[in-house]
Amino acid sequence: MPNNQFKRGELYSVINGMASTAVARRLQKNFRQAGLEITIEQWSVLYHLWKEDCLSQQELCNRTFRDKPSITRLIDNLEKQKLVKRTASKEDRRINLVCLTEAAKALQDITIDLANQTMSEALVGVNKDEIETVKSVFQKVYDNLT
Amino acid sequence: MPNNQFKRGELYSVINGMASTAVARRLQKNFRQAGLEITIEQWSVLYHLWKEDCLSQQELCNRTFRDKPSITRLIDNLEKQKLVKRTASKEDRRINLVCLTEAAKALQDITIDLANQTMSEALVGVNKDEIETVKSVFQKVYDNLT
DNA sequence: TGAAATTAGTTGCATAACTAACTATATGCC
DNA sequence: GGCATATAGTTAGTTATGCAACTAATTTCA
Repeated sequence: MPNNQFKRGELYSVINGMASTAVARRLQKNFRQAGLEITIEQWSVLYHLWKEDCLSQQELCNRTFRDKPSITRLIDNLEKQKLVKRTASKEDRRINLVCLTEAAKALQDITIDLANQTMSEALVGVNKDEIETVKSVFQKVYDNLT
Repeated sequence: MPNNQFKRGELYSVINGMASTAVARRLQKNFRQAGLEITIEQWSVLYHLWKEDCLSQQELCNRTFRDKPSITRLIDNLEKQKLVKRTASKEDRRINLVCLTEAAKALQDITIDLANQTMSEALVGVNKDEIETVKSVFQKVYDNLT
């Protein structure tokens, strides 16, 4: 097997493994230490709703890169915690609009601050150009595979 | 909130989300299409055993960036499929050495080929320098957080 | 108009993740 | 030697993921 091919295989564990896991774990830990009872997956849904409220579940699938059953269950759990509410769309009765509650709106600033702090910790020694390269590579990877 | 800080928060979804998910999903799909019944998580354990056989569970934790309960259950499932076997270490009876079976050895070439193909698809339009940057950023992120 | 195809969302089943609490063995140290 | 501490691994409980199969509403088009 040619050497440069093997190196590509190795890249799998880099792209898929340690960094994303480490960041997610740290952010989750920071939420917990701040007394916030939400998971990072739930937070990623709230994050998109803070940017634009009352999205359909399908739209949340697109924006969070999750499949429909995952979103169904994340919304189930967020609804149990009274952070979002499903409302049937009047135009298309197949659609559930997922809207934030006041309780969820109160979480926005504190959790985004924690996310910013976490990313600052994570990115010590990484410069802007490198960050741009990572983003562009990941966008290319995503586009190549979907 | 200053603009550049907010952008760092956004990076979370880039580092954690779409690319790693897309690569993992594609590799899993390629395994399935080739009639291979293993998950990518199981494969990532086998991958390290192909590099060095008969590692302790703790050593597999370190190398795969997983915690102990995760490795316990991955090994449980790999053992059910008769791909690895636990053997108590003679030097330290707390330690389980996890060793490959012949069946697992037979999977090495085909699955590493599939991983290489998948990464080649994923990395179309990405050059070597960019790959090196991603690897170095991820190593820095991991080191910063652990 | 009405049957076929598409779209939105849910449910069941298997695997995997994290935390916390647990058992068993080994090591350190007085 | 013997008790405290550390290390290796397991178990229980909750959440999340992927796939396949499902229901319900909407759109397409003959």
